[in-house]
Amino acid sequence: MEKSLKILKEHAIRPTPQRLEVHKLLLEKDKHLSAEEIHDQVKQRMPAVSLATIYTILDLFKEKHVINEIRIQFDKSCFEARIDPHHHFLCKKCEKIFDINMEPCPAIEKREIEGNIIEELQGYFYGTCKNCVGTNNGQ
Amino acid sequence: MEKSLKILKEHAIRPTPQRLEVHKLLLEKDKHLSAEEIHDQVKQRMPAVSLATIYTILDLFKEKHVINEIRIQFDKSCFEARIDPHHHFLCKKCEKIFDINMEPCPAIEKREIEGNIIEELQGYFYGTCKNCVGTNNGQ
DNA sequence: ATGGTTATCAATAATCGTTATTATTTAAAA
DNA sequence: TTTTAAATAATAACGATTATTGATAACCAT
Repeated sequence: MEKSLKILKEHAIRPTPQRLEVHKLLLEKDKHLSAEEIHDQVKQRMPAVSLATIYTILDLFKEKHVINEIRIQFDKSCFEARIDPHHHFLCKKCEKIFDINMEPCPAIEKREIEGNIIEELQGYFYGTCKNCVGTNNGQ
Repeated sequence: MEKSLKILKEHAIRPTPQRLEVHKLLLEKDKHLSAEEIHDQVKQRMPAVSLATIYTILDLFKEKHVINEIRIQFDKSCFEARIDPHHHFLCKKCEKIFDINMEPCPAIEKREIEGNIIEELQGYFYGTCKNCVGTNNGQ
């Protein structure tokens, strides 16, 4: 069985064509895409799909924990199919988002910090990525 | 000399009345306030102040590193006068933001992670705060 | 199957935090 | 002073996201 179909079924999400397209896109790219970028891509295969539907699907996926929302950029959200806890790096020059594969802080293992119950964490790093160090990208 | 005045001067920021009001507010409260909340507060002393001016001042303060912007909430930013690296916790029940006083990850000391130069980091925890555990706040 | 019910989707309008614009005021420099 | 630049107020514009509504498609019991 195809991977997206399997994942949606496992999470009790009815695998409609639109949902499968969105999930396959996030999965195959293994990238961080905005709602509009997803819309543009999906439209190529399904011209009638609406941006509002993309948002509805992303909300559902978030709620069912099949995707992760990244708010590292100030003007819009991005989404990824990777759901294990990991941090992100945003390069201010090339504006790309990178996954950071360091071990997340011990608090997430204990599921609590200073007495508060943690359900989710996001670690955002901002700076200049290794590819842009020494270049004049975006300057 | 008053503390806000001193800080603004140290950072080569002309201490206009509006700027002093905004900074004093963030300093004395030691809290996390949105632009609108700041506006509402400042208006009580300076009724003519504009929300756009608040945003302009906050931008300047951010650029000069006298305040920190917190994007833990999805619908708006909050601002704080505390500028040493620390993380935040947002309670989904009472919606309060708490400073987390754990030591930030070692990467921030080295100023780099996986070869990328770090200039800033934000750690956001989401869950239920100690005060709301066992209650029905917001349910 | 068929009819009734619910879920999903498309299209569009509305919302709202933030940014841009412009004119006015204030402060600094000459 | 006079000139010049900076800061502010008022308002319009922007843009990502959300809400609304009507149409369509899937589900389910008969």
